[in-house]
Amino acid sequence: MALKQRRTYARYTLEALTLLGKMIRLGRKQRKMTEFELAERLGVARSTLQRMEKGDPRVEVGLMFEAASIVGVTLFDSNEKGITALSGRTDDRIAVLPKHVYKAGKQVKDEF
Amino acid sequence: MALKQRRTYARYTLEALTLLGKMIRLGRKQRKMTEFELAERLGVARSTLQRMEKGDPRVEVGLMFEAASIVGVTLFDSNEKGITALSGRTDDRIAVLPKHVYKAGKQVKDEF
DNA sequence: GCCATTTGACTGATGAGTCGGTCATTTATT
DNA sequence: AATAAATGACCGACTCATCAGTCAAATGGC
Repeated sequence: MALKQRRTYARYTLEALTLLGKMIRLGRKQRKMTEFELAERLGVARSTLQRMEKGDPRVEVGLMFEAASIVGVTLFDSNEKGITALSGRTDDRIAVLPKHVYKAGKQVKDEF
Repeated sequence: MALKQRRTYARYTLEALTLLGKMIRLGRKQRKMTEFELAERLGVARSTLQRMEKGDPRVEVGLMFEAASIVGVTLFDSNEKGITALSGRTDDRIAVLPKHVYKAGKQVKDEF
């Protein structure tokens, strides 16, 4: 009973998570920060940071993103203006679509 | 007492999270999935999916990534091979660095 | 316009993540 | 070689996120 996982994740998800964790670790080392320092900076326990760098799927997104940000890992290419702009453009694209997705007639017939 | 947040996040972190949430929402609508459908597919409650699409920092990373993956949002550009390769290269870059980060002498003097 | 469906917003109970700590091991400094 | 520091792994207790459900409001199909 090594670890019971109540939930399953796609392999791609796990790999992406592992990669992000490694990037955080790499960034931390490049900036010559110890686990303790980064953990303190984030306001989390060292054990939590360790799980982040391992790519544990069950940590909070906010922490992962914050850690990445601190050590200089950018997810969306992302100068700070670009991300806001992109967010707005995403809003626009959503606005164009119907507000509700209707699945009533059951005959959607979407091929793919 | 709208919402008590025990933790603070950098604005960039929150914006990145908001963007990711919107991208998931957009992707879901483009695929004509209802909140209920995607939530069921993920194996989470609809309320949790709603928090994800809002960019709530306190949801599990694994869920966010999985949701993004399902609706076709890729974080690391990322064909599945590329991500594994990149992960390996990251390992290499970590391996080159010293195993431990030493802060003993306090005289690091790293300019950048 | 009518009606079924989707979405937004909330809530209490409970299961799980985080904390803070310890101990052993590995690494860098001197 | 000796020593201090950093890392890996693990743990119980407490706190919070998730679940499941409800109700009201908005939307699209007919």
